[in-house]
Amino acid sequence: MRIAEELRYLILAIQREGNRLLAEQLRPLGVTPSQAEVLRVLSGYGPLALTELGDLLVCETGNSPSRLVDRLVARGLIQREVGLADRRYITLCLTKEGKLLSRQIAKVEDRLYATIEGLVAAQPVAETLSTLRALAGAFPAGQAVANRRSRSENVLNNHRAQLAPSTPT
Amino acid sequence: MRIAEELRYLILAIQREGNRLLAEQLRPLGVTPSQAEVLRVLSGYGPLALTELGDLLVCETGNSPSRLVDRLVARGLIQREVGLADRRYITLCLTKEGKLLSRQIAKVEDRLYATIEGLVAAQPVAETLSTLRALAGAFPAGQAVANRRSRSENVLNNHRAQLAPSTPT
DNA sequence: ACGACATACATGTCGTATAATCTAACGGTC
DNA sequence: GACCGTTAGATTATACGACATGTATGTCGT
Repeated sequence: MRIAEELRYLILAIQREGNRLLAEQLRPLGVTPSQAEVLRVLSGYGPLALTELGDLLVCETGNSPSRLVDRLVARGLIQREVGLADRRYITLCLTKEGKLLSRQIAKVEDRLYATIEGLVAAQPVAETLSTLRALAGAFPAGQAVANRRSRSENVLNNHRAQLAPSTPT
Repeated sequence: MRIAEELRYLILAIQREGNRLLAEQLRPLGVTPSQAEVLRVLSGYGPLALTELGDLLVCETGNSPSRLVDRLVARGLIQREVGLADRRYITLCLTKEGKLLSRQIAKVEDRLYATIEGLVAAQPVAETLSTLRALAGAFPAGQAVANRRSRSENVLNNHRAQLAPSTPT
């Protein structure tokens, strides 16, 4: 089997199975992995407009995650307000319940991360990260991870100050 | 950012973007990446029953890929026959058009693999594969890749001889 | 002020993923 | 030969993910 082919299918399998495992552990909380990512990003990076959120999500490469947010709004986990200065923008922030749930999600994720780190403890992780960063960096949208690593200061930019004056983080 | 967290999101991003890229290049052929995988597996591993196919697919971990196959049958790319010895099994094999398309898919994939190998040429690929194998091996279903590497002899097992006498590999 | 254009978001469609449930066919036992 | 559990596969429901399109709200040039 060709190197790149094995790489491709390994990544597919790990992503798939990892997602399944995470979904299973998140089910008691009533959220899916994608929904959990939205809640965690909103928790970490203050109030966001929809496209800003999309830029920070690893999923939803191009599109605005409207419907993903819809379900979370319907559950009362996210508050959605129309922007004041520019009514095209909406302002998304966690509700009280959303913040609570976000913390529980963090616990589940921490358990998963501990498991992963156990699995790769004897492996050359630094080299692996280097390779994967090279791959992800080749895609423009693969930058969501880098965006988050740099605390997303370069994404929340110009119109930031003009948003509705909803609670800062 | 925690090691495992970056690992997780890098893998997610690469899988996602890679899939998008592949989908784009497969679009002229009129198939999706999942459909392409089915055709390639059927091309490589003779006639298969539905669950055998599912065991070799990296996608469709638990379920039988009924509908995935449905569309390919509807397009005349796959021939579906009821098993003779055991009528619960169906026998899937490529039609003439399916074989032709499968070869074209192989060309597209080869181009993608060349691109990937170019991207990671300066990277420690062997170490990366080792880490990813350790991760994938932790999942029972992550064995689909290993199954294929071992030419799937351990998957096509007992009832193999009792299937409909359609063309052997 | 007005019109062309751009942007943010919503919506509709198609094709997956996953789980749960259903049907049909087999294999064995009595 | 009629039940019983098992297995293959189909079907259904919910949620994503990608794409295309629509709608409302901005901005800019004139």
